[in-house]
Amino acid sequence: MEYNFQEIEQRWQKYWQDNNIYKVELNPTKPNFYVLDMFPYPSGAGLHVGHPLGYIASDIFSRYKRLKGFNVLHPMGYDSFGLPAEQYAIQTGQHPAITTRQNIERYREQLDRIGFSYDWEREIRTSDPAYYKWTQWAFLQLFKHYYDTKTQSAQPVSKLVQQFEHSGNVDVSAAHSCPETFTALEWKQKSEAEQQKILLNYRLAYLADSLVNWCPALGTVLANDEVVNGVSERGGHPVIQKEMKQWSLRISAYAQRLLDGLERIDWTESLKEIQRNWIGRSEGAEMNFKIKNSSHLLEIFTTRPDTSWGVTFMVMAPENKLVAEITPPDYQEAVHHYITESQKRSERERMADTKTVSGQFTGAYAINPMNGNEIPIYISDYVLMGYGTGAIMAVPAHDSRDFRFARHFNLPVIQVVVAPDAVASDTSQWTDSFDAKEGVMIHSGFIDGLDVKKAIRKTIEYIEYQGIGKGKINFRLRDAIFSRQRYWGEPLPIYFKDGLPYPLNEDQLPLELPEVDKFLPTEDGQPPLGRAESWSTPEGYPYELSTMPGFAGSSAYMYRYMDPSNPMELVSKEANQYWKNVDLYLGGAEHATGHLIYSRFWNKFLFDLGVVCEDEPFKKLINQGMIQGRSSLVYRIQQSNTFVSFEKSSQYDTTPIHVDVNMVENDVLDLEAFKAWRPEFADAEFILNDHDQYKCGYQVEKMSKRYYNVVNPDDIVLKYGADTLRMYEMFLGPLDQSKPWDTNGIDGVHKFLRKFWRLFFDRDGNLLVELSNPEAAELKILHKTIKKVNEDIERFNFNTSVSAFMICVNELNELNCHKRQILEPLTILLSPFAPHICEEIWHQIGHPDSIVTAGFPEFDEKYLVENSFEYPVSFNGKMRFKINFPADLSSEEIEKQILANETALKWLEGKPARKVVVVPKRIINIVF
RNA sequence: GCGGAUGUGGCGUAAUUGGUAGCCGCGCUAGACUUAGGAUCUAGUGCCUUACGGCGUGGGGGUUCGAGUCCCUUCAUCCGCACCA
Repeated sequence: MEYNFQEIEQRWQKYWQDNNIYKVELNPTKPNFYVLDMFPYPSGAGLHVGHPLGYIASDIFSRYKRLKGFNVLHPMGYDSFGLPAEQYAIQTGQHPAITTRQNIERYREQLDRIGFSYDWEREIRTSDPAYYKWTQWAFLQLFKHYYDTKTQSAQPVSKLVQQFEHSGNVDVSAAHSCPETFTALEWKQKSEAEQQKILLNYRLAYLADSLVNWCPALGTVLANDEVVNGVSERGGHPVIQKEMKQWSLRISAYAQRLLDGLERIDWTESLKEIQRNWIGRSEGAEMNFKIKNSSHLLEIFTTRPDTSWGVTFMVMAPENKLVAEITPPDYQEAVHHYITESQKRSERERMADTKTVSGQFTGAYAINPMNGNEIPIYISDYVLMGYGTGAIMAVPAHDSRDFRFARHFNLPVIQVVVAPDAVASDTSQWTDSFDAKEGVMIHSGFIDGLDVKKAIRKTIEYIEYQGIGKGKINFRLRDAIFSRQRYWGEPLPIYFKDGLPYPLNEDQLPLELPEVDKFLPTEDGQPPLGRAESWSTPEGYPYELSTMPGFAGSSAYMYRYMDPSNPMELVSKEANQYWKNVDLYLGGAEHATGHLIYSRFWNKFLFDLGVVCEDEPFKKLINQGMIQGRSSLVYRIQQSNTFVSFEKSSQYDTTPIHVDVNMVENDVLDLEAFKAWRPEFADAEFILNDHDQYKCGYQVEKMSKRYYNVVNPDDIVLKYGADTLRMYEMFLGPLDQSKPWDTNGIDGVHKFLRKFWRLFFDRDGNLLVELSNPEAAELKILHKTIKKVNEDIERFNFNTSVSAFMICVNELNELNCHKRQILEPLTILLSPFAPHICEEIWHQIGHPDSIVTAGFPEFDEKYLVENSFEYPVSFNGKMRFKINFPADLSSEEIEKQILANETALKWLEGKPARKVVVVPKRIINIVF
């Protein structure tokens, strides 16, 4: 009986399901481990062969941990709200809930066929009201809390109100955007509406006018991480800057903690670096410049207060509201013109064009507080409203952008820093600025002669003493825009009374998504929810019309898996105390600045509330690499329907054309299939190679429908089986690297499984396994493999374990070994990789229970002890021959013997050995 | 421009972390068996050379008895970020 993978895999998948083999429960008697995959968005295209890569790796690790005696939580679910389903709904009228459900069913079928050990009873879907109840709940908590900068934690807004009532807001330590200060008395005299407005400036979820990324094509605002190179991440539509009233999350309050937390988690350095850059901490000072003939102050942020003496002009962002106030009448028109021009430019244009210098003098002058000089104030695109204060002091001598600007507008350049051991030079001769991170101050009053670091410190002391400004840490991380003018997302649990937002009561959750007639904005431009009938509270107050963004549902899902059907809490204390947080998280690096920042923020907030017990959600994170497509190409001779084989293609003038990889095997094209593929190829003619075959060329690129290089795991499972697919995906190369998928290589892995099978069964299906005691050589093979595989799994080097298994089976085959004492542990060892075949064998050799209940084989060093070692003998570093010496022979003795050795003498060509290096059990090197 | 990663046979890759470069597999070559198959088995396969031997881990330089691995420099590819003050 040959290895019948189809029958075997179906049987055991059914057995696992029928017997609830992968069900997980709290079990305080066992150590626990939580392995999580980034859950997928169920797209209409289904899974391709690249998607399961991480799932297979995490499944192997889960099964391994289970064999090692851990209680392993390994769940799966769906990130099922999102734009594609809604775009599809707009086109077809099909409700996104229906498409989503169909897509999920398809995903589930595909996943089931690969033999994962998920506990499906814990499945979650972010679009399920029972789930998004907790997303809404968390939002309400964000609404009801503010960030206390003294305790560095979220605190109830009620506490803030108490402080306001007691002493106003002057001494309050809170992250806020409140423009005004007030006393306790003033607070109490404010109306309810006024008080609510002020509180919005403190809440962690707040509604405010802010400059947002508006995507007209999608009809919604987007968060910073959803905009890539000035276009929307989904769909690539243009994005413009617009001021709108939007919900935001005050993630900026957590910037420092998000940065600090990175030190304590086991993520790749590159991923942490991306997050550090995204958070963008910079130390410096905020300074106020007086404006000539005006009561306004121009506030700027700088990391280099030491260069204040070199400031020769000021630049404000065109969007800066202060511009209008300080511009004298005769400049109003020019300024206004520049502002409208820059508004017309999309974000993308502004980014693409960083070379051209543009700007406009406002006619106003600031006073340099250091030397009293009057300096002109400009507006320019190169200063961003979104960073710092939207205004800068320009130091052209030491900043390349300021320098270009100064040259363009003929503004003075004053050098205030010289490189160590250098002297000041004539700045009019400079072709670029001197961006001096270190050096010595000149022309700078009382900090002259100090080095940059000291000068910065001294200047900050001075400006604080003078009341000009203060030391400040600035972050690039912006608050996250939290509303989307879309249908297929979580409704925000907010209603409006007199135009002010109020939270729903928690017992009114979930606020379910209403039915609408069309998934489009209303005629007057309201979001799709504006179409819903009676979208208001029972009292008639209208609900918020926006829904939540994609990252909302994925921000706390890791906790819901711990206690997925709890109707009372997001997660029970008991379940959370047991599982704590995710031990191992697997997914793509594309979530570095989105999901992985938001969920860390969300987690820290829940931690502050005492809802969860860990401050970081994902202890260890691994990014799997992308699986690329390997496209096949045929070469059509220009102006003809003749195709020439790859080998001869250079002799002709050809056009390469992508062909479906499913018609190609080992780069050889199936000509009949090709002719049948498209009508225009029906009468195609071919120039074949010397073997009478048509050989295709290939190209590695993204796996995508348009390149006809998509490989569906279902096809692989059908042809080779899930165990082969699992092992081949691992065999392809290191988990974290991108690599092309080439179905051809899969034979080797499939052959391996058949060889493994044949260690147990003869051709007629009789069990060959016998009970005699194993030889030393057999035990050595087994234990070598146990050691290697164990170490590899711990380091996530699954590709090398597959090799180790192949070597092991090859060697046992050579020894004709069918001994149970060898094969049974080997089966357990292999079962995380190839669970179906191992489960089958496990039962065939007489075990009534599933192999997942077995224990991981123990490695014993004693079987690997060698009593001799074959030394490679090198001469001047070149290996020439090998020689056996007892393993415990001393270096001195080896040296003596090797110098007397005939072969060695031959290589010495009669010359004396100048030096002999002997590294025990490694190498002998003779220098002459 | 800044930051990160990666460069090893025709291809995917391996190398106990400074100690035999090319393990395992694909592909290829030759052969065996055969109920002719996209099955199985055997042998070979980094490059150059008839051979002796030489050359080889993107290039150049260095440290070392010894470098794919460490240092300097340079090139190429990929991925982030990008007027961040």
